[in-house]
Parts: sequence; C-alpha cells; structure tokens
Amino acid sequence: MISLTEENYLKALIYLSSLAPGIEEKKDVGTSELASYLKLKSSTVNEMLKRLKEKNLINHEKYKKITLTHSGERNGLKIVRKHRLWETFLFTKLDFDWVEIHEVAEQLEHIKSEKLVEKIDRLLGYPNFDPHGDPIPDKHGKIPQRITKSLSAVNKGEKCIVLAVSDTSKDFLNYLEDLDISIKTEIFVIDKIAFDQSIKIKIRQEQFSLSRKVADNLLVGDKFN
Amino acid sequence: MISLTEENYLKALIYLSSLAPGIEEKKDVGTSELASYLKLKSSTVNEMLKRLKEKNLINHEKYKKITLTHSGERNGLKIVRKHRLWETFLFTKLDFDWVEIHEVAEQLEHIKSEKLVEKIDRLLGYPNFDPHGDPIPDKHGKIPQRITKSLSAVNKGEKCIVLAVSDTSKDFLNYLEDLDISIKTEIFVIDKIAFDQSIKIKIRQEQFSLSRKVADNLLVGDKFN
DNA sequence: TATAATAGTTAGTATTGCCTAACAAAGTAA
DNA sequence: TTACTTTGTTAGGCAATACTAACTATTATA
Repeated sequence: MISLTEENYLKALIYLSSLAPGIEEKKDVGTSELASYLKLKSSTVNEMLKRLKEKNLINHEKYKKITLTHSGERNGLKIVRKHRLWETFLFTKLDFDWVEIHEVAEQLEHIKSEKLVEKIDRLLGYPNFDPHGDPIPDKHGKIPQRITKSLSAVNKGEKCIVLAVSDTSKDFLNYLEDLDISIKTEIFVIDKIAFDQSIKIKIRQEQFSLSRKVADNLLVGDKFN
Repeated sequence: MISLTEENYLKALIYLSSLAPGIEEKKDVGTSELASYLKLKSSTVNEMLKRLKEKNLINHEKYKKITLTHSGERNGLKIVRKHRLWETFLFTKLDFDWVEIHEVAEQLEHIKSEKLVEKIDRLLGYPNFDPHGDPIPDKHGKIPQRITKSLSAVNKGEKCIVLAVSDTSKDFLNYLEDLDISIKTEIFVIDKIAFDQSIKIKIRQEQFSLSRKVADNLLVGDKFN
C-alpha cells in the first residue's frame, strides 16, 4: 500500500525527472531539489527516500541521485493519470475554471478506486490531453505524444492553434483568461518585434501584443489534435 | 482545520446519536459504543475525545456520555451531506451499483472544496435523498424529512412504494438487487403469514415472499416523494 | 589543490492516531 | 451492600511524517 504522502513523492519525481532538456530524456533528481519542490526539509525527504527504496519504488544510493524504478514510475503515472482526468472532469463537466481545477484535483487524485477512474475516463470520452494540454497517461501508463512548439518559434505571417501551456501558475493562467486565450484558440502572428522579442498577434479579429515570456509558455501546433 | 480522522468521528457520532427510539430524538453516546462502531480501542477513542473537546466539537465530561456541540453537528452534517451527494453521483452519473457506492463515497466525502460540493449538488438536480433513500442535508445542515413505515406495517391488500432501506449492509443490498427491488419499486402485499410473520408480495406481476427481517428493513410510503 | 559552498545524512524531537496493559468508576445482580 | 461486569481512563509504546541542529560528502572556485 502506497500512502498519500508517498504518492506525492512519486508524482514529484515523475515531474522533476521530466524536466530533462530533450524530449523522452530523464533527468536524475537530487534530495534537495525534491525537498525544495515539495517545500519540505531535505532531512524529511531523506527519510522518505529510505522508505520508498524499501518499497522498491526508487533507486537510491547514499549521496547519489534518485531514479524511479519501474514500479515507482508505474505508480506515479497512475497518480498523474488520475490528476489529469479529474482536472478534465472538473473543467468540462462541472465548469470549474482553469485556475481552480488544480488544487481540487490534488485531492481527488488520491481516491483509490480503479473503477472510478475508468468510469470518469469513459464519461469524458477517453481524452488524450487535459485542460492545460498536458498528456493523460492511459491505464497502462502510456503517454500520448504530440508535436508542439513555442509560440515564439512561429514565423511572422503564420497562424497556429494553442495546444498547451508550459506554465500552469495561477498568475499565468489568470492572465491568459483575461486575454481570452485558452486551448484551441487560433493565433495569427502579425509581427515579431526584434527589439524586445515581443510579438504582435491577432485573435478573433482583435490585435494585441504578447511579451516574449508569454509567447514562450504558449505551446502551439498547426491544427488541433 | 478538522482532520480526516476527526471528520470520521463526527460522522460516527451523528449516526450513533440518530439511533434514538423516536424520530427527532438524540441518543447520548458512550466511549465504548463509539469505539466498537469505529472498530477502534476505547483508549484510542478516549484520546480523540480530548482533542474534539479542545476543538469545541463535542461536550464530554469524564465518565459521562458524549454529545455533539452545535459546531460539531454542523461539521458532521457537512460530511454526511458530501457522502450522500457522492453516493448519488456515483449511482446516477457513473452507473455504480448499490453495493459499490459506499466505500468510494467514504473517500470522496473528505475532499475539501465547498464549490465542488455545490457543483455536484447542482449537477444532480439538488436531490433530497440518496440512492439508499437516506436524506441529504442541505448546505445549511437542514435534513429533509418524510414519512415512511416499515413494509412489515403495511396491511394485506395494500400497495406501497419503496422509499428507503434501513440496513445498508452488502448482504442486504445484494439480496435486494437479486430480487430486483430498489428505490421506487412498487410492492403489493398479497398476504401476511401469521406463523413466521413473513409476507407474500407481488412486484411487477411476480409473486414471492419476504421474511419478516427483510420486510422490517424496507421503508415504504404511499407514493414516491 | 585547498577551501568554501552546496548537497546529503544522522540524531533527536513533535504530533497524529493507533495499540496493549493496568487500573478506576459506574452499573447490575445476588 | 457486596461482588461482578461493563465502561472509561491513564500510562507507555509504536509508526508515519514533519521539524531543527549538527555533521559529512561532494562539487565548485579561487
């Protein structure tokens, strides 16, 4: 039995290892990095690492980096799957907004019932991506892939469609909601300003400009898929 | 902040105090009774009682009975409300069956989000009773009342409709599912056998007989409301 | 390379929630 | 009323999860 706390450690490890530079690459994670992400002290994390290793969920040698075992990864992906399914449920079935879904899903992801997850998955029509555009692992842990690029990489005169956001902070999501930008929003790039690397865009007949930072965090594609 | 465990104690107290002989009456509850209901040792319960009293959720003097304070009752009813709403959700929206809903709702009832509860309530159309016929407290803690009687109290030659079950054990619910008896099922009482107090009934053209024990635990009324 | 900075570990402490064992109070029945 | 039974309490422990403080290994830098 994996405790709620242990589940959160696994989820954090999945997330932190996914921050590797290349796609499909895995980054090794250190104790302090994990501690600071979970807002805990390293000593606390250190103890938990022992328990996770006992349970064969991670590989860890003294003073070395942490990696997930196969079992750890599988279990962590289950939580990620549940989190993203619940976010999708809250967003599409209960009209929660972008900003609110995360913290409720943080709780719901720990509900233990295979059946419930499958029922929710079915109710939602087996979605591949959640409301932030993040991929939802299937029941075997397989993660849907799709090609996206940052809005900053789109050329002047081209149009694209928002597939995901790479920052899910409240500030960013709130700003996007103000701009009425969400998943599936079509963006036409009117101009790219060399001086500050901001870009001028058109959305639904309206023109305005986005900073480099915002453009970096909008992941787009040619079409919605 | 009330912990998950504390919530379960409050819920148990609400339930046990409701077992008073008359309706609207409250029964005082003892430490051992609570312990045995929660499948814990009295010493454990005793300690928790201290904490609950600290938090002003219960009244309790050494060697005396336990009663809920106003705050304790309000908080306990919130959990009962959530439990019954989730059961209704699982049953009506996700096609879980009668027997399965309870244990998943035991987990879901602890999710902390006012908004989520209200959204689910609305999605369900503000139901007054859950799939077992138990009343769902409204957001202010008001409990819908309705008049029911045991099927044993129905006279020969009369018809009635199932409103609730007073036993929600798996065994009983499974048996009822086998018999195809659920909420809203119409029952016609053909005969009452004096010898063993069983009753002969007709449901949807089919005739069979129910033991006294089963009839006792089926709560019925003249019409569905 | 020596040393300072960073990262990781250990030891000792607290809280929650559970346990057993021993004991005290209250209730019941001879 | 005494003695037995049931109920309630206290004391002392344990596991999980977190903390601080002190220490050690590793890495980075002068």
